[in-house]
Amino acid sequence: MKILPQNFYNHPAEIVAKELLGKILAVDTLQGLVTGKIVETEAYHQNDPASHSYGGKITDRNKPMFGPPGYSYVYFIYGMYHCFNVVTDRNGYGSAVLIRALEPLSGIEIMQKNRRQEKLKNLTTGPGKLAQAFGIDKKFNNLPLNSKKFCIYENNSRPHEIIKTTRIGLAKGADEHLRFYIKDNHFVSVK
DNA sequence: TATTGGATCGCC
DNA sequence: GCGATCCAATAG
Repeated sequence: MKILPQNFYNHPAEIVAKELLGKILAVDTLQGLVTGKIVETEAYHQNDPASHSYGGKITDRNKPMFGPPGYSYVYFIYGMYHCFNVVTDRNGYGSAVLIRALEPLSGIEIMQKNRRQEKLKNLTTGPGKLAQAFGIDKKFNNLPLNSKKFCIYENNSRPHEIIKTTRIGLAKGADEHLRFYIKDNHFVSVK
């Protein structure tokens, strides 16, 4: 399988969010390799009140969003969870795609251990859960997604139907249709 | 320096 | 439906 090149990410978040569905996220954790298919994403950009990069204001936290595409942006939320994003669009423009749900492929025992959960459907069906299952924390922030230890692979599996709808869990900008998921996939967080 | 609320999850 | 739990942003 081929690692996605940097120019894959060098497009508006909305495009990349859609293109990322079906691709394979791989993380080499201390316990071994963990992989999963991306089944749900959300796009965030600079003119979006719900985005950390809103208004183009750069802070210590959101800095990676304004960097080159194809890098990770991991942040801590609600005192207990991490969320994993992929930086998109040109260098200097603050945008990213939040990975909201995955379908576990390999390293499932590692995910179960990290999550302290047996049930397959409880491992990666939400942004906080998948970060925990894959062992993604602040150490994974602002890294290029181009090494076998931490990357996203191309995937030539069967085509899937894509649903486009409103985003989840936001105070502002909730009405924008910037969420994408694979139709009928069992691992989508909210149908 | 103090306050406040959040791109969540799991249990009640 | 609500509490856990803490960091980042904002105000002062």
